[in-house]
Amino acid sequence: MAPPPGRDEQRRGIERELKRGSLELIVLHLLTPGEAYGYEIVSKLTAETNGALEVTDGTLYPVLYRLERAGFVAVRWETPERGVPRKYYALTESGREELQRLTDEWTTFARAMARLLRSRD
Amino acid sequence: MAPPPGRDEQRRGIERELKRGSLELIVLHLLTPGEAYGYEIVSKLTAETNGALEVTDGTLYPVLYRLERAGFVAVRWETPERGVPRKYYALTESGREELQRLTDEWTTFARAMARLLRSRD
DNA sequence: CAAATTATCTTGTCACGCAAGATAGTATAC
DNA sequence: GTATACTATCTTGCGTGACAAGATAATTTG
Repeated sequence: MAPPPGRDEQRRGIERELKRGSLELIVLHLLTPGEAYGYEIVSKLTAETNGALEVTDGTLYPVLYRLERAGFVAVRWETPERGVPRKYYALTESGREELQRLTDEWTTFARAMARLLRSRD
Repeated sequence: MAPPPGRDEQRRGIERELKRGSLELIVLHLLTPGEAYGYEIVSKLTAETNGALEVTDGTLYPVLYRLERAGFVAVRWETPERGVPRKYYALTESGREELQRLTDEWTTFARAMARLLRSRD
């Protein structure tokens, strides 16, 4: 028997929607200190936000691919003598600009929301 | 000839994604002062946020329907002696609870984002 | 009467988060 | 030596939701 849907799934569904359009910004931001590989980003994000902005690899890899395709990140494979090969991502100049743009956009949106929710109308 | 895609559409696309999961919250909040009808909500929202959180009716009506279906709003038709009939929406008790829940959820998310973006890592 | 305005609803499209599964190498334990 | 767990990547398919576009209808204004 499958467990009933319940509150949790609905709640998770909302978080899911809230992340929409923010993930590219999040990933670009996480690359500002320097290059990183996918698996690393997943753990970094979970750790740094105490799980509030957690993502799975099934979510992250498509994001990274979009960013690469758009020229916002540059890719470098590294095959260590022992261990699984890693794909390192680094911000490009264009990526840095995009990061700025997305940050502004997000801030504008968040401010508008905050102002609205504060209002008694 | 159709105009090329261009920056504007991408940019609009991001706003679009950012609204995801926030619209129900927005609408519920706009109903706190009292009942309102769909068309009214559209203009109200555009006016109060200077277009930052603008929605079209094609977006709003499905949201209202979802809220009605979930029991978060109660519906009342009003047919004035002259003019098009209006469908008035009002918060239910359950809707008020949902509003609180969504507000908390949004705040948590926005705080996590703000904290992350502030960090230099 | 034509055009604009108020008001609602429906259909179809596209993007994206993510669960689930595939693949593969390394390390630990039994 | 084989099972189990961890590191690391990628792919497929599903469901959801914003919104453009179009339909409908009554009223107002030019």
